[in-house]
Amino acid sequence: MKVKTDIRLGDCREVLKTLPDNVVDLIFTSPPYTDQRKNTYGGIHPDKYVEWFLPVSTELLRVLKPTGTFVLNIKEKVVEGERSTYVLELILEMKKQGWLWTEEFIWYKKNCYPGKWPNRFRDSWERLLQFNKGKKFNMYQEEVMVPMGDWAKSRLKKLSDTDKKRDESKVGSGFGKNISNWLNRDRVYPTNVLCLATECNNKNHSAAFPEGLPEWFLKLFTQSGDTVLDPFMGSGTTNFVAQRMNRNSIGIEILPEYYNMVKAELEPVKLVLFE
Amino acid sequence: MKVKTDIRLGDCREVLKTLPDNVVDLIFTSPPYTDQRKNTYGGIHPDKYVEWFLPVSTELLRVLKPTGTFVLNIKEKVVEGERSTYVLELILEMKKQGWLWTEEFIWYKKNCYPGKWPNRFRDSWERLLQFNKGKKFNMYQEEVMVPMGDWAKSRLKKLSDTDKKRDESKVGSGFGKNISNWLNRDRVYPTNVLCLATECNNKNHSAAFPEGLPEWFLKLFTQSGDTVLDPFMGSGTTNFVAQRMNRNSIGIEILPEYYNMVKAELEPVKLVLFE
DNA sequence: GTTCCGCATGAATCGATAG
DNA sequence: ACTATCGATTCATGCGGAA
Repeated sequence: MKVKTDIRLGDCREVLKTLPDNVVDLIFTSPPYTDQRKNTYGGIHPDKYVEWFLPVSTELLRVLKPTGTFVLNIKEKVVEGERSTYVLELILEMKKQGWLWTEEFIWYKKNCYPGKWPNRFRDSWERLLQFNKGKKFNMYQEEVMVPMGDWAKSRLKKLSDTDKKRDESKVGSGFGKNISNWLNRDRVYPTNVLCLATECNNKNHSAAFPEGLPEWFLKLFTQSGDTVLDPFMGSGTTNFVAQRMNRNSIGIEILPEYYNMVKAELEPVKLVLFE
Repeated sequence: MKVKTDIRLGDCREVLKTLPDNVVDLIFTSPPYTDQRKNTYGGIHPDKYVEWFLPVSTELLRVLKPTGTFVLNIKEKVVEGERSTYVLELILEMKKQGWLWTEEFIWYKKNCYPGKWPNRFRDSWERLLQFNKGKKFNMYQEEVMVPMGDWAKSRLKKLSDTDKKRDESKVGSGFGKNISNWLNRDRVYPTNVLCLATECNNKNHSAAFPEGLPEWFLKLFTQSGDTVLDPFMGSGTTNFVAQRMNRNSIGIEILPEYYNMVKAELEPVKLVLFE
């Protein structure tokens, strides 16, 4: 099977307008947080964040299929000792746009940033907000079942690695079906808390989230041949995972630097496929 | 040391008015969720929840000391396939009342109820919203330090290995004081995610939360002799924990049934103290 | 080829210092 | 007074080199 990975350079508020209606099965993205990545993106002020994001979510609502899902990875910053409220306000405003706020998953980061302060502890979780266009959407729950029992708990850390290896062996060997059937016996449905470590130092560039994160949602909300969109592509994690999992994907990135890097890494893969 | 446990029967909106200003060090409570406990506070409709709660939080703001903390355990319900937004709205409204929204802790319930729905997984987390009156509040971080590694599990193997090594060297050298050094160094500050199993009901009534939950926040935000308040007492978990930890406490409950039960369980303790 | 130790490094936050 | 920059704090992870 051949999948298309469509990488585009530009501001997603403009580029999204060139996409047709109802073509995307899953949007998975992590937009720049407020005043974060100041040197790369503009560094949006907390007070302006909702206003800045709403034009994007309007377009996302348009390009998403009625059965599709939008997963938004975000976390509010601390400003003067207080949590900002722009994420809460964003949810309320997106509902006014027509989005349904179906669920809030928690990404529990075991290795969060260190530090000690007199008035708070380290922040070790982020939000994964699930939005939908309607009450009926595609969800393939069996794809993300996890091993159960104490055995699984003690090996919680290796979970994502195991999943990765399983995928690789599935693609490589062709015995995927048998393997997954056999594994299904001891497996149980997961909850809405995801336990994943951040990847600090994998390559020469650091991704905002580990591959396991988009991987999980791609399994859950898409099938082979479906189309995935990341309007804030960054280092392209979502798109690389999509390609590996045989999903078409679209990635939009405003910075030429990131765009070129992702472009360069995608080419070799294509070459291998054509050989 | 003798602590006072003050249990009152009535609607907290009325009873709270009888308390003086600035007398409470910590408020820890889990209010009735919407359409929960229908016969008590009337089963508040999601649309009316904020409106219903705001008079309570006004009084709470008044009775709390300037250095005190309010921890609100809450989780929004699913209504017609969508998460309700009353918690988000409540945070925004409480800020208008003068509360600071300092932090949001996550209670990660590892053994939540089994279950499966076509469009969502089990809900295994709840919010623990921290509100304060000012930027300076009491926090005793050392009281809740945890063993190095994960909250409870996963690192056990490595810890025990280290433990063995330390034990051997300790026996060999005879330097006992190294132990305390090592203990201090191997205890780290926790994060804002609390991993606690729900309690499987050791009595004839089920508590909304396990004792470990108020215990953690009592350690963190109060000292011996301080005063704790739970305006929605229920089965009295907060107050029992407070008494055990030598904190004064006030509990308010609208249902005579719960009130009498807690009252009955508190009496024997007093008797023991007087003997 | 395993296992183990040492080291760099994060979507952080606070408080002090500087313009 | 108000904003901008910088140093200090701190721990899970994965990598490279060593035993």
